[in-house]
Formats: sequence, structure tokens, C-alpha cells
Amino acid sequence: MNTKDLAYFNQLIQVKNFSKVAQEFGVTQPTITMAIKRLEAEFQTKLVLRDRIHNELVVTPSGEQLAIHAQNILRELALTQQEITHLTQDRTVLGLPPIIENYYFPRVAAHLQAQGMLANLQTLEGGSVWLRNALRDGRADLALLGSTAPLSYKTLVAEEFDRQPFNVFVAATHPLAKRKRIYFSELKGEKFVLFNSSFVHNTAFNTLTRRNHFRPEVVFRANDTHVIMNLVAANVGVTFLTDIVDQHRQDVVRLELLDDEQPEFISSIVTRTSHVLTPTQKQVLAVLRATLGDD
Amino acid sequence: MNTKDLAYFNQLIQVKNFSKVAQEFGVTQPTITMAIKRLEAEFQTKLVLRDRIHNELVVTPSGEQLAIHAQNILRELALTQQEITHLTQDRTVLGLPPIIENYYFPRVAAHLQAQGMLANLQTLEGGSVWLRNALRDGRADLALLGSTAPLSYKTLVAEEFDRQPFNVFVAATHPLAKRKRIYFSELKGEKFVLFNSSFVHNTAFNTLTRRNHFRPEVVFRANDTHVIMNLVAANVGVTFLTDIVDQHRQDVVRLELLDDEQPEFISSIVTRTSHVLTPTQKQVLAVLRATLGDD
DNA sequence: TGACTATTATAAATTATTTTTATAATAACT
DNA sequence: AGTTATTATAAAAATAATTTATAATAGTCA
Repeated sequence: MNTKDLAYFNQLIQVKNFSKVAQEFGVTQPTITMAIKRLEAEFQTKLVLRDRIHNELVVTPSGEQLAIHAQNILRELALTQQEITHLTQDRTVLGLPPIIENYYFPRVAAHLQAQGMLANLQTLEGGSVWLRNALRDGRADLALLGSTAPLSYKTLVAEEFDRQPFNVFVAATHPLAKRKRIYFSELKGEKFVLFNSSFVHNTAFNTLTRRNHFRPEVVFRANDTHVIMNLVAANVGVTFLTDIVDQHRQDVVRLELLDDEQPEFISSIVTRTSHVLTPTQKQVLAVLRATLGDD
Repeated sequence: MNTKDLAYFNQLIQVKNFSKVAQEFGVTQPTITMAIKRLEAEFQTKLVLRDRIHNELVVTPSGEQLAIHAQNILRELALTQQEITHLTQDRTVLGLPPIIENYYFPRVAAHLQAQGMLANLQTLEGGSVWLRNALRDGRADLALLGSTAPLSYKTLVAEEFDRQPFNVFVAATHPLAKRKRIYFSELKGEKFVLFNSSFVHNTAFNTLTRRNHFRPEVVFRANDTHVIMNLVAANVGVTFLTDIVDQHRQDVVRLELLDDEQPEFISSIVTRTSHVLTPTQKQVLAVLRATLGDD
């Protein structure tokens, strides 16, 4: 079976017009007719029907079924091409969410530079969820990801290297500032300044507010921890962050949480199950493990 | 790209001999040579190397990479064929682990029979783990599966319909028989008669023994709950089962567990994410939901 | 109604691809 | 050196895919 036929079919399912598909692929219309016929013969089933009454193409259940698998196969082929290109050109793309890039990466970068590996290394920035998908479809080869629960996917292998509790930060002048430890429920009624760009922080925060049955009043959301800390220092509100973004300021106090079963910021080195690592990628991985592992 | 080339390549990786692969596929040897050349041209990389010194075929990293994806693609194609066959022939294969078949299925069967659907329905028996794989590769279309944690896989959709706590069963003459509820830790030192064929029961049991730091003395394992119950009645040992396998006997007493965070026997209706259901399969699913859902 | 349009199907010719046949090349083994 | 096992190469043959040209079907509109 030719995968080209699957590509034709996949496109036909989308645009529901043989002639348009032919145009898009730069072939003539009978090519598409024949391709579909071949697939119908191969799977011994009708794939599309012509609804003359409403003048449109109807996809049979078998067609729907094939469409799903055709997509999977085409995705798999594209990924293969991506991976082999990275493999032969010795390209290494490391996915880094901003928080992890700020806190963990400088340490790693020094070691990588020392071994002359920073040159071949390309970084790809984005949120943890976005990067997970980038890793899945081959745009990245390795990634450091944050999560609240241990990552577990069939297509990805995650290796946890750090766990950080979430903390509450309040202005030094805030009534709670004298405390070292508080329960999250004590924040009921507080105003919050939150981190916008981190899916992980927000997930953890939402878990805690839901568990403690309150609707938080979020007065501002920022993408920069410095901005957040400045607002907290000015008593605009309190915030909820991990210690790894703390700048140890005089005017802001860190409070630990006393709650049982707190969410944690879990950092993991993640790779694709199906990916064969280049020597460089293996080295990068080794450096990541050595640098981040014994924390 | 022709998937036949992937099949040739996949086989070549296994047997590492062009001539043998040709034989197995009933083609001549240059066919294989050419197929590999086509793939190497397509992906612009060497896939295999000839190690003249050790006289064997070496697979390059790119080759390893392609091999992984070739397998995935071939599996996907086989699954497609399976699913379309079931779809066009209106075949429905329902996977049932023995415990679930005994307890839940009789109720369902009555309803299915009433609607004349029992004829087209084929059942496939096997352990929960084995059935999960059968479902994945298309040997089954639907399955009822037991598990200790909610099932969550990318390729499968699980719909929980029941949760049962595990219980301990002891002979009526056993010292613990007067109790209604016990802690699992109180079973330290007991002899156990266990269920052999259930992965789920064993997982749950192991979790509890590990958590309570003891090595259970298992004196017998059986595949039939009646055998187990007879042994328990005869005070050969105590057992650990869900209530759904209980036959409400006079000579055996059921004890509930008082432990926090007990494992549970979770029963789910499971289907494949990629699977398009036939009308019959939809009906079967509806009956399953209606019969099992409002418990 | 009949000309016109948009769409898909069919058949023969053409082109491209795959497989075979025949044979060469390489290197290990005796 | 001859033999064997293995893969590569080249030309011929066989298959398969695509195009060209045209038919078929049904809807649209004057």
C-alpha cells in the first residue's frame, strides 16, 4: 500500500471534494478517484459515498475508521523524517519552560559549554503543555518539564529530578509575615497576584482553592516573577510560587504551607519513547542528569 | 512510500539477512536490496551497514529509528484491517475477565438476549492485562476490565461503572470471625489462600502487605473462588477478595477493612480511542451502561 | 425545457515504479 | 585456489500509477 494514497484520502476527508484534493497535491482528478478505489479494494469496503440529494460526500463508518489511522500513520511518518534529520545532522532541540530555564538551566549551561556542546544545542521555549506536544511530534528531542503529578504517558519517558513545595509570599508588612508556616485555608479573603504563564502553578493553585472551598480574588496576573514580587512587596496582594523563583528579597517573606498532601512542582527530564538518541543527545542527557540529579 | 518496503525493512532488522527476508516474502533477493535503497533515498540516510569483519549486518541509529516507526505503522495498518473487518461484518468482540464475567455479565446477557444481540456478540476471555492488549491491537472491540487505579491510557477510553472494596474472608470458626471490621495489619502471621488468576486482586494484596511491612505466607493459590472459599471454610487460611465473588456462605465470614486509602476493585467499560463503533457495538455499549451504570 | 456548470467515473495511453533474471562483486571458509 | 554465502548492479519484464480525453450524473438558471 502506498502512503500517498493515505495522504490523498486524509485530505479528501477534510475537503470532501476530489477535484480540490487533486489540485492541492498538483495531480489530476482521476488520480484521486483511483487512489480511493485502491484503498477500497485493499480494505474491501466502501470508504466514501456520494449523497446526490444534498450534493455532498458522505464518509462511511469504515472511512471514518481509516481516516483515524491514516492520520496516525502520516503523523508517524512525519515524525520519522524529523527524527532522522535530527539524528543525521546531529541537531539537538531542548525544550525549556521559562521557569525551569531561569532556575535550572544556567547551572546546566555552564557544564555544557565546558564540554563544547552548547553550539549544537538549540533550545525551544514554551509552556509545559505546549512543549509536551512539541516533544511528541518531534519538534524537540529532549525537554525539561514541570508538572504537579508525575508525568506518565505511553509516548514519553519522564525522569524526575526535583520536587519543590509551593510557598506563599507576602509583603514584610503583611499581618501574616511574622508567621513561618500557614495553612492554605488562612488565605481565604486575601487578594492574589499570580503567575500567568505557568500552567503548573495555576493547576496547583486551583487544586488548593477548590479543596479549601474558596473562590480566590485574583487582582493581577503577570508573566514575570519580578513584577509579581514587586506587587507583593507593595502589598497589592500575596502570591503563590515555588521557592525556585524566589529572589530572596528583604521586603517579601516566604511562608511554608502546613497542609497535608500539598501539590508539588515536579521537574522532570523528558524524552520520547520512540526516539533514538544521537551521541550528542546522550551527552546532553548525561550532563542534565549529572547537574540536576544530585541536588 | 510503499508500506511493503517498511515490512521488508522491519523483517530485515529482525533476521539481518537480505536473502532470508526475500525468501520469507516469496520475492527475489534484489527486491530487498532495492527496497532498502528506496527507503535510504527517501530518508536520505544509511539504514544498514555491512560489517565485513564480523560478517554481520549493523543497523545504523537512523535504521533503529526507522525500525521503531516502521513497527508502529505496520501495527496501525493491521489494526485498521481488523477494525474495518469487524465494522463491515458487524462483529462485536467483548473482552471479559473471569471475575467480571461471573458477577456482572449474567445481568447484561439477559438484556442483550432480549434485544437479540447476543448472537452477534463474541466474548473473549482473559486476564485484565491480557485483555487490555487484545483491545489495543483490535482482537476485541469492547471490554469490561478490572483495575486497582482508574485506567488511563492514550489509546483507550475507560468508563468506570463500579467500585468495590476488597474484603477479608475467614472461617466462621476463626478467632477473627467475631469481628466485623479489621485492619489489614492484624493479618500479620495469618496463612493466606489467594486467587491466582486475577492480576487486580494480587496487585491490591501486594500493595497492602508492602504498606504494612509484612511478607504474607501464601499456602495455596487457586483459580476458582469456590475452591478458595472451601479452603477458607476448612481453616486452611484466610483470603482476600472483593464482595462480588462472595457466595454468602454460612461457614465463611466477611470482614471489612478499616485501613485508610484502601485499594478498590474498579470495574470499567473500555474501548479503543481510535475505534469507530458499529450500530450493534453502540447498542451493546448502551446496554452495558444501562445495566451496569445504575448500580 | 435545454444549455451550462460542477463534479466524479471510466478507458486507453503514457509514464513511473517494482520485480525479476542474470551476473558481478566481496569476503569468509576449506 | 576453489567453494560458498552473501549482497550489489544492470537490463529486461512486469506491475502500478498517472495523465489525457471523454463520459456520466445531477444540479442551476435563463
